[in-house]
Amino acid sequence: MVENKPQRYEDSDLYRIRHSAAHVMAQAVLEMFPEGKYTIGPPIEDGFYYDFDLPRSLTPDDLEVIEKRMRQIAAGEHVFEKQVVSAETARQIFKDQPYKLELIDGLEQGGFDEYGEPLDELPEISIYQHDTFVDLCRGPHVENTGQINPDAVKLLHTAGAYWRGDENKPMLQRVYGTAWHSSQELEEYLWRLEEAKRRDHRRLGRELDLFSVSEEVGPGLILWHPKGGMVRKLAEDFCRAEHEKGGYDFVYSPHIGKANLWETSGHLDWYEENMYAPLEIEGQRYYLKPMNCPFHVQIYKSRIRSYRDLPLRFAEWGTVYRYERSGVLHGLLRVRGFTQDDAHLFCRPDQMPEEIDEVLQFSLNILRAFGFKEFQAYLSTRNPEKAAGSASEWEAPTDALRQALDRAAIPYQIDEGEATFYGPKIDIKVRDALGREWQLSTIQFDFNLPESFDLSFIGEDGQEHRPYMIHRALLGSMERFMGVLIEHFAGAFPLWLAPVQAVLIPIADRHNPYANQVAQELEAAGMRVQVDERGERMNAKIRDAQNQKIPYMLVVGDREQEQGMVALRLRSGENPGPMTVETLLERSRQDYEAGD
RNA sequence: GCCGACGUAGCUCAAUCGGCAGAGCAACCGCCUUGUAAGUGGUAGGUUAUGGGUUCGAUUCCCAUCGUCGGCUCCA
Repeated sequence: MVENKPQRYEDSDLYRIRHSAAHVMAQAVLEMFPEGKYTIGPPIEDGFYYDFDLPRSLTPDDLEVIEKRMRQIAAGEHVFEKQVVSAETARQIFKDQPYKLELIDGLEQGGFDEYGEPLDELPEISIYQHDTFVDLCRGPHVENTGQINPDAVKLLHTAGAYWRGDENKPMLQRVYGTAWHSSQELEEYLWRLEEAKRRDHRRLGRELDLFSVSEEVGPGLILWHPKGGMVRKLAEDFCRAEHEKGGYDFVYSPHIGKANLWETSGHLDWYEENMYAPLEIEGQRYYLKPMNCPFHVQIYKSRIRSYRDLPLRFAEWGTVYRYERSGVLHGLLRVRGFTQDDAHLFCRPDQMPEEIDEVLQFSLNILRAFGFKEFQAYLSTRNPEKAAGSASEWEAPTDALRQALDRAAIPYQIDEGEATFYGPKIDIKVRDALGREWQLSTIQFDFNLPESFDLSFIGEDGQEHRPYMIHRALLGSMERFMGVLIEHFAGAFPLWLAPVQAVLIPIADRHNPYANQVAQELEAAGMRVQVDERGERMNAKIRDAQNQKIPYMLVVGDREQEQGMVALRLRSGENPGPMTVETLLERSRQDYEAGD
């Protein structure tokens, strides 16, 4: 198989193939709906799409017909011909295509390219034609449609999408497809989709009895079952211990607070539509907390702080509620009630660089402990349009964040002007076992709250000074993090996180007492153990334990009972065989250390 | 919130044109007493998401609501 050298996706053959496939698809769709309007159709990661404005909704059957027609067009080996035209000519060609006309206006004014992205220089206007189909397009394309392998193209699904990504503009129909060099590559891609489905945390959450969402309770509100609760507890216990070692103090705060608090913090001004409606008690409005910061700020303010007290690090597993729009909820990954592993650092300006450096290291260490090895960080810098604090004030914290990243030696990129109004921040994404990226940690500098709550400390000089404040969440939210963990491990948690670490499998009923005796010994040694006393065959018990992804299966029959042993089977299928309880415990200690 | 699809037993899914709502797994009760991924017989399980409408008759057709899924927008 010929594979491209590492290069920009935009320069790759696949990019051309997919871009061309998008055109071919558009041709097929417009043949089906001659009165349909077409908009844009770029390549995307792993595929392409095209957005249409059509007289009716496309069905899965339509997709099959379109796909079939695409193969015919591909087989026609129609050449892609590029032509640079004037705006006037372009308007003539696309006179019945209002979306194209809008794009041409954008191109002519030099503001935007055909995808609505801002451009620096005035672009040329080009069209590409193959067969009967003409599209406004800057390319590039393959030479002819024959270079689109008909066995490596597949239309996947349709979805709604706003014109130019603007929810005030018309909703279009987007058709997603994928295209590869070979049918084998297509198969591999489809396998990846299947594998992602197999390890979907919503599915595993049910199969492994980890959590559920009840219609009776409400959407986006998670119920943790005993096993999921155990995993979460283990994760939290570990983090709490680390925080204690790391010089954090634990605080607790209520779930509601008076309107005035949220007015001062600015939340009511900026984010009211994302907050749950207030409760009214004794003439006072109380809001469910969407964030923990104002409470931690109040703890800071509960007494006069000396420069000697700083830094203060208040940590809380704080449960917050945010009203997320119904269409965005997704399993554990996007919910309405969740618990942040939140902390707020208050420090003197001179302590700030070290605090940031430490918290970044701390964060990476914790993420590594959960088995993540690859990180990508994003540094968001000041947006002059909306920023509390002056450009010069932003300099020190922005530099501190950058230096911490340099020292941490993880890859990062700078998102210019992407910071929130209250300060620069670092976001950290991890790569999971399937190569997908998830944003977990965030470290955010805050210019706003110390100001609006008028925080101060008494300096060495006896004067009041303003402390710096840093928000940080390492796992982000426990719900989301658990979702990521479940998918990362495909439900097969490492030994230290496994809700059940070992299951005793008696071969016949007469081995139950011995199994229980062993279980007690293991429990006494701190292992989380179950005994499968059901009247099932050993094979069935193994199958069930396997499906539950329990790390150690311990088979006990006559032989083991006589010799005082257990026969170990691993969920990998590996079968180390009989050993004493002592040997097993030794092995578990090693697996524990290894993080597995 | 928007576009589209969907909602039948705990789970996965059937039910022809509108005509008595079914299977496998799981659960429960037995029998078997088992050596590394499903032994076997039986029992029970349903206001077909909810509310309304059309019809002699609705799981099936229509409307609304709720929820789920795939996207879009959003994610402080």
